[in-house]
Amino acid sequence: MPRMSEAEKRKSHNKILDAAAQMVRAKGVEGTSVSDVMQAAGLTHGGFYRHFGSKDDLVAAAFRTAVDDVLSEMEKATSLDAKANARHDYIDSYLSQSHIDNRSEGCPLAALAGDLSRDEGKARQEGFAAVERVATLLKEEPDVSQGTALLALMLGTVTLARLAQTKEEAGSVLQAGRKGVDLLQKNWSP
Amino acid sequence: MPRMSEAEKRKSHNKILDAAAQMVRAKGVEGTSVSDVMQAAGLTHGGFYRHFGSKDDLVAAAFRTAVDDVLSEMEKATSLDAKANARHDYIDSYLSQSHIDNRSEGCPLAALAGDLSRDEGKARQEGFAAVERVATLLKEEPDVSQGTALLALMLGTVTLARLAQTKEEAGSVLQAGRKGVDLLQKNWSP
DNA sequence: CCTTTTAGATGATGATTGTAATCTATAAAT
DNA sequence: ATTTATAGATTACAATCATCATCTAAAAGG
Repeated sequence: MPRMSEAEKRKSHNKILDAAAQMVRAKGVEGTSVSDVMQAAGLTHGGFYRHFGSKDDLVAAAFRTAVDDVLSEMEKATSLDAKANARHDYIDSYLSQSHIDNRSEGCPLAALAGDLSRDEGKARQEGFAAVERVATLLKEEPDVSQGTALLALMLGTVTLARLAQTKEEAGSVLQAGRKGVDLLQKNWSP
Repeated sequence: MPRMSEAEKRKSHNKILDAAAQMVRAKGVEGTSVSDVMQAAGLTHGGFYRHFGSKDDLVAAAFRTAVDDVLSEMEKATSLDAKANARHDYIDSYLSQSHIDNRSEGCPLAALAGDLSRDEGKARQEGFAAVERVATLLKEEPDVSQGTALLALMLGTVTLARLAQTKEEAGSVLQAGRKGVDLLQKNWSP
């Protein structure tokens, strides 16, 4: 059957990336096997190394794909007003019950920061790059550190809410996080 | 050679727990193998199932051991004053560079919440129990939610700082988190 | 004292894994 | 048109893993 054209190779490449970006958020880095990803992409595992040098390479690339995906909406905004709206929407959906349930399409940092921090390779670098990128988008004050604190609080909130056993418990955690976010936004500079 | 006395069995049991409590924080749940733990405890892997019914059981018990360990200091305090001091010290050491470096003796939630949230068994229950326990100790206001928000922010801060590639980057993240904590403490009720 | 129970060692089992070799047919380069 | 490079399939590999079976010698229990 092979060989495929260059265009079709790129298509396969993207399918692998998309499958991995979902799977890795849902099941974690170690819970995701190369051959599961390939199968989800509609391929067999044999061709994997024509696309990526190692599993760590895949994880790093898939993580970046997930970040791009999740930030694309917010990065579209150009005017100050549109940016403020985008921030508002991002925070609302971040601190929502559906974000708690929907790991595979949610924030890749909330899903994977713990895993990546143990990684020694490219994936961890990609992780910190994402932190800076998100923090810069979230900040309202000139200081980036407000964005960093907001991200830390939101990520921590979602992480804790995902431990809850009931929707009610998760809801209380989300509410606490929401109140904290409001406070950090209103009181940062002074 | 075996069999050992009951007292010696308890000793072995505790050695296994302590080894697991460290290892699991350092290398994650999936990065920690039963036989590595047993070896670190000075035993061979064969006897493991005389102590725990499964790896998940071990992880849950080891997690609780780690939580007990980390909170023992703070739970000693009885007077209001001693409690306030203990909270202050806990937050200081939580948001320190040495906490970033010392995974294996640091906060088990910061090390494992991501892993546990994927778990379906006992370990995840243990995780949420720890959240409530820590939040209750951290709160200053009557409302528990302040403690929850503080924990979320501190855990998020440490998680992000552990992604940093340099001490300077980690330090900025810690500083941002610290400022956020101060703000949540001063401005919670109104 | 004699029987029963069992902690721990050794070794096996079956499953899963990341990675590599080989094959095939076709796209790209000459 | 002929050659060369290669995407993807099949199969193989060496490791690693959680769990189990068996053996042992000594502790518990009578």
